[in-house]
Amino acid sequence: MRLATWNVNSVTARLPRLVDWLQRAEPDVLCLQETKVAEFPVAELAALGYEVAAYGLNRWNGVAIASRVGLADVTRGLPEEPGFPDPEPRAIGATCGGVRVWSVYVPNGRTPDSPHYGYKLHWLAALRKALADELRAPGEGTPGSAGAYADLVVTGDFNVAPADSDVWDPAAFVGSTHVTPAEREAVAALLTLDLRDIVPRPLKGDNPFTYWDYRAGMFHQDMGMRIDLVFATAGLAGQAADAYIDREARKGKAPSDHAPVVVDFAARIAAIPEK
DNA sequence: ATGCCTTATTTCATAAGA
Repeated sequence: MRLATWNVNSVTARLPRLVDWLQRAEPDVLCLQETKVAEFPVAELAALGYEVAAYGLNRWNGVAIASRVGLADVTRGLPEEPGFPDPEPRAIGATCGGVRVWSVYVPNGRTPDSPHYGYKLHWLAALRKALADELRAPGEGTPGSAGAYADLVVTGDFNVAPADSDVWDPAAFVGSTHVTPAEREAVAALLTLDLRDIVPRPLKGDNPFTYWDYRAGMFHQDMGMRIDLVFATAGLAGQAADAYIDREARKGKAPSDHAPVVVDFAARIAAIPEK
C-alpha cells in the first residue's frame, strides 16, 4: 500500500495540481489537509478511481481521505475534541485496505501566549485519547469502545516540529510555536501508544522538511520545517519499504506551501474490496 | 535553477497561515 499525506492549502486552488499529482504518484490512500471547502470535488477524484471521505465546513481547515483500496467506517471529528469555541473540521478517520487511517490538521497555536496555543495542546490530548480508544492500549481507552485496530496510521499536518533537526534554524524559532517543549511532549505522547514516527527521506539535501513558507524564497534556500508527520503502529511501520518527500510538488506555478509525504508499505494490504 | 506569499471571503481590505 502506498499512503501519502498532503496539506494542499485549498483543494479548490490546487485541484489541477492534485489531479496531476495523483496520476503521477498513484497513492492508494491520500490524506489531505486544509481543503478549505464545504463541498469537496469528489467527482474529479472519482474519475481517477478514488473514493473520498471529506470533512469541511467553511473557508478554514478541512480534511479528507481519498482511497482506491476501500473506504469504510468513516469518523468525522474526535469524540472529545475541544473547539474554538465550536469544533473545527480537523480530523477524519476511515478504514482503507485493512488499515485504520486518520488525516489530521492540528491547530496552529499562533503564539505560545495565545488562547490558540492552549487549544492546540487540548486538541492533541483529544487526539491521543481517540487513538488510544481505537488501539485499546493496555490500561487505556474507553470501556466498551469499538477499538482494536491492529494497523493504524495517523498522519497530516501536526504543526509541530518534533526535534530541532526538523527546523531550518532552531535559533529562529525561539519563542515561537511548533517547537515548544509542551507541543513536542504532546506529539511524543502519541508515540507512547506504540506508534512510530516514519521520517521520510528528502529527495534533495539533508533536511526532511515538508513545509516552506511562500515568502522570501524560503523553498529554494531549503529554509523549511518537518511538520507533516506519519505515525504508524509498530508492525505496520516495520513494513515501510520507503518514505520520501515529493519536493517536485512544491516547485513551479501555484504550489501548496507543503509537499506531499509518500510512504510505501510492503505487502500490507489486508483486503481490497472487490468492486 | 526550485525563485522572492497565498488563500477565501464580509473583496479595492482582512484574517490566517507557521
